[in-house]
Amino acid sequence: MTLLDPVPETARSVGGAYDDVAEDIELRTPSGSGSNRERGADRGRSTARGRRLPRHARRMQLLGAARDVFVAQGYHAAAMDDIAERAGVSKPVLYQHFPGKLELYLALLDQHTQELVGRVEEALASSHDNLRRIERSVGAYFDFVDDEGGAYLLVFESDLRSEPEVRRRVEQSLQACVDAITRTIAADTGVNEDEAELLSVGLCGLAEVGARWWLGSGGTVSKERAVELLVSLAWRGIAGSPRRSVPDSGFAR
Amino acid sequence: MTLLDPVPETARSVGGAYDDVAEDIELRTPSGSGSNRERGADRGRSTARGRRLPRHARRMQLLGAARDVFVAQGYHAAAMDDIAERAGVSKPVLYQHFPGKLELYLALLDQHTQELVGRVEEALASSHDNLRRIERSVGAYFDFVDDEGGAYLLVFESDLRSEPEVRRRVEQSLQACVDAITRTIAADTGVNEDEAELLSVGLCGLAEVGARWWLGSGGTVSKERAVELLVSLAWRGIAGSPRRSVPDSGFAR
DNA sequence: ATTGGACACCGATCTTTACCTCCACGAGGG
DNA sequence: CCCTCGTGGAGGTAAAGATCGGTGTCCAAT
Repeated sequence: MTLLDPVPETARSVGGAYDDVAEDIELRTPSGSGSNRERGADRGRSTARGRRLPRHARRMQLLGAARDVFVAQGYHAAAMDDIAERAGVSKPVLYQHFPGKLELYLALLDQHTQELVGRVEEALASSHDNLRRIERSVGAYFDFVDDEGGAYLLVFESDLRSEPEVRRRVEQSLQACVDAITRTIAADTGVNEDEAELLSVGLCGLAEVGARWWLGSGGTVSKERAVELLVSLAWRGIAGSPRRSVPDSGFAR
Repeated sequence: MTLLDPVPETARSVGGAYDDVAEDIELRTPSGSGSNRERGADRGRSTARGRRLPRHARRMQLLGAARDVFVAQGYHAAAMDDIAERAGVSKPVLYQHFPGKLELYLALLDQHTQELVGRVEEALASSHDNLRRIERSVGAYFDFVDDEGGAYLLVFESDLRSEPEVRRRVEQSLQACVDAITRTIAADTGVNEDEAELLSVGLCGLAEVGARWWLGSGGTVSKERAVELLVSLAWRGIAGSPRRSVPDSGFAR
């Protein structure tokens, strides 16, 4: 039950630093425990598994492996054995870097919520034109979702929302996006603070669900066109959508 | 770790039928296993637990208890013991009605996805005026989320999306809402099928995330006002939102 | 160059938790 | 009055999170 691509690991796995150190690791055959253990003989050839890594490099590599496994299987279905195996290390190593499964997950979650919020804030800061800002913000959601690794699943579809710390982080990431939009976009609408915030929430919801749906719809619509359509909806509304000529009377108000 | 309201059970728990049969059940003390077991003595007084119920009634009652526990704790944290205890029966009874935990969860999930889809379809069929339809559809999401019992969590925040059957049902419920809106609302916009669908997705996302956010925001905005604002966004767009008078020039395009 | 020490790693195991069934007991029909 | 069916508590089992003693390797100082 691998369920994962062979082992990307060549690509920048998580942070970008120290990543090149951990190439050419190799997964052992999953069932090869106890039967064909190499003893003495080709020990010292290091089986490509016993590569010693500096602490930080190992940590980064573990985070990458954990991301792959958590994304592919979800928190609960992912076993620490799977992550260790994916990383090409044994379980104790994992526990030398993270106190437990939850902490590992939280570290990962923090990474990716920050990435989303960062993208949105960047999009909002990239222009003074509000339509442009909307376009770029929705685009940020799409890019986030479309990013290699599928880490968006950790933020948008995390199981483990029963865990308060996870829930807090997920909700906080939405709230951060909402606040950013509220501050920069809705500042000049005539509604009060709470109501401007609600509009921003609507926008985030539109972007999030739209992006996820687009990703799962298998490329029948290009990303650019999808963003354009959603932005059109957000900007001009349904009433402003282009109507096809309706011969049989105005029924659409 | 009860984490649940004492035992609602008086309110219509799931289907409405047979529910009055199963009142006055009582939760046993959670840690009272093995210590203070009543033996022989007051047996026969039936402890209010041994109430025999017709099969269908029992099933409904079990579903109600399962809903409470799954909503309060999530799928993984919920134990079958908890559900049985909540329902005031023993575990074998549970397994006589459902083959396993998963099937129980799926039955519950089906109930509530159908409820959401039904509400939306009803909203769309309740008028011929498209603005009204939007209003009622967004309202349907809010009502669904605001409904007693918090069953929306099963649909919108289910852990266990790693289970294919669960994922399928959740995605299908969104898709059903999208299709319904696509058919009735977006039929007269000039975009093609796929693109109209994407607009509907945006609308669903706006409604879903908006409703969930509103629910968690603690009533700073009334439900009606929240719906009104989101509908305003969906119908007229951001550009159509009421502007406050901006003396310092048109910066907002 | 050698050697000592510290660090990193591994196989194997322990334990807990929670899903899912087996032996005794009490209420409704012939 | 007797039989059957449903109920109750105790247990088996399997998986997965967390850990221990032993081993190999890298670095630096003499």
